[in-house]
Amino acid sequence: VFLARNGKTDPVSAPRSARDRVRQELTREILEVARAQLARDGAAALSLRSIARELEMSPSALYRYFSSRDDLLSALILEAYGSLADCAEEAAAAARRLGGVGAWPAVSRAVRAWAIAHPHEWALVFGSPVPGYEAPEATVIPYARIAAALVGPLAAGGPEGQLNTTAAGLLRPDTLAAAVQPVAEALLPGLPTAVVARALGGWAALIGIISLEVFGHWRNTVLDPGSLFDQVMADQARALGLSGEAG
Amino acid sequence: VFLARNGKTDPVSAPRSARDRVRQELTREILEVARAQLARDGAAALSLRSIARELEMSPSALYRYFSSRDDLLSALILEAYGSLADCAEEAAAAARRLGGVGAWPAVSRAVRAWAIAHPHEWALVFGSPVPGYEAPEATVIPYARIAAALVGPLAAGGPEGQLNTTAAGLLRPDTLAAAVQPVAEALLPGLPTAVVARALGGWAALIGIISLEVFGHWRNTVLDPGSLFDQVMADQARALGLSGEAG
DNA sequence: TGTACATCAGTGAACGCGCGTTCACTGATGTAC
DNA sequence: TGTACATCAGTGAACGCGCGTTCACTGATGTAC
Repeated sequence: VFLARNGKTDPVSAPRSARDRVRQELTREILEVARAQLARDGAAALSLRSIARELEMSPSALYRYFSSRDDLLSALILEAYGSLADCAEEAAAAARRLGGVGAWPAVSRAVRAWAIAHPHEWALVFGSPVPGYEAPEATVIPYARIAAALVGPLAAGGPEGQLNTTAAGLLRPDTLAAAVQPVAEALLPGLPTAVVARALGGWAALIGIISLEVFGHWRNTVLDPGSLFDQVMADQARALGLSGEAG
Repeated sequence: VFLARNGKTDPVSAPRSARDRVRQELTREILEVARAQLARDGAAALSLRSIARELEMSPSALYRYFSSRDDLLSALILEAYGSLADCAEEAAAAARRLGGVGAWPAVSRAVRAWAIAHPHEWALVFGSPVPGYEAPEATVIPYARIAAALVGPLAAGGPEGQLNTTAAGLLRPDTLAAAVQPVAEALLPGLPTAVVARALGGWAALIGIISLEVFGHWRNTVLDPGSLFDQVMADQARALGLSGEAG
């Protein structure tokens, strides 16, 4: 997918020559400018020519670093995924250290804060797909990291082992189990299907409430999105049995 | 916003002359072709020139009907909102006639079906905003119609008056009440803040789960989105106290 | 250490694309007397 | 019913835009002997 960034050497290995060092630095600079443009104007407006202009080099020079516009965009998308995943994992780790209130509210708030700080990147990750462009396969990994940061604590049975495992109201249990099998296996092994479904519901609510806010759908409707967010996420956590109070 | 479509007359009134009739028909035809292109390639690819090509007329001729590309796009957006609102209301009405299971599952399934049938329109309504383009104010009305179709039954206290009105676990009740005040007033008058928050949570879950599916985020993860959808929406209805079984 | 060659970075001009929009125009349709 | 004028629909050429990408090139950096 990417043009080899370091000639024939391992892309992560230390640069051997001065030339390699300069190349790495310029690559970083290009990505930085591109990221800034993406944050300012969105993915659709990302243009190699304008990046070249900002870097005061010719447009064709960029082709030494990225083989096409799509290639550059892929790099940016991966960065966005990675940045969001880092952010979610940090929040999860902090919540683990502090104990108490649990990871769900902490991680969800961190994700929301990231989205508000990076609306165009959020759109790139969870918004409408860019037509004619296919996201790189490698996004699977950071995507899973985000979900795991949010939902991982469930695997431990919740803060005080009070996870809600009741399966009351399960429509078509077998079909549902098959439907969510990959998630159950990868993220929540050993937990009942009902929990997996509730976790996915919470995931959908998280993505939905953030998207509604970031994409401007609360205008004149929800005056304080933060309060509503906290409440809705607390409700979700309670449904899962993750709240501090008795479920 | 729109170019006057009927000269000086009331835009909805019957056409007076043959010229007016032809004009109305061509306007309709333009919108039809544009809608088809939108459905096929998405909003970004919508082009006056290609519409003109398909209609075998000159690009400039379209300016007799729409004052700009944005004007045409606005018309399409309004149509999309209206179509989705119609669909939601029909499902709500059918559920009312049939009684029993309640409007929530019926309406949410109808909305999902519409989204799957019109993914690009869904993206236009709930996806990332088109940069540099502002949606017309008039979308407020169909937007409210959709929400009302889903959430309206709550105002009646649920199918058997078993609406869950417990306010346990309300963080910062006063702040929250102020935050959601416009929704409470317009959509759910007289109901406790806790219910309003839960309803908005359900709304977010609905939009989120549909967007995740339509935008391709379930790939290799949720094998049968329909089953998961039904389950998650049933959980939401139960949280609200709308299920057939005891809450 | 010095020379000969290979590799690579960056340039500048050019190609071709499709777009939205404007404008002066022709010819048809409608209207007033 | 017929004529004179106004309104409107649609044309075709043109403008200017910015884009991604290619290509032959120059000059600098690295490498092998």
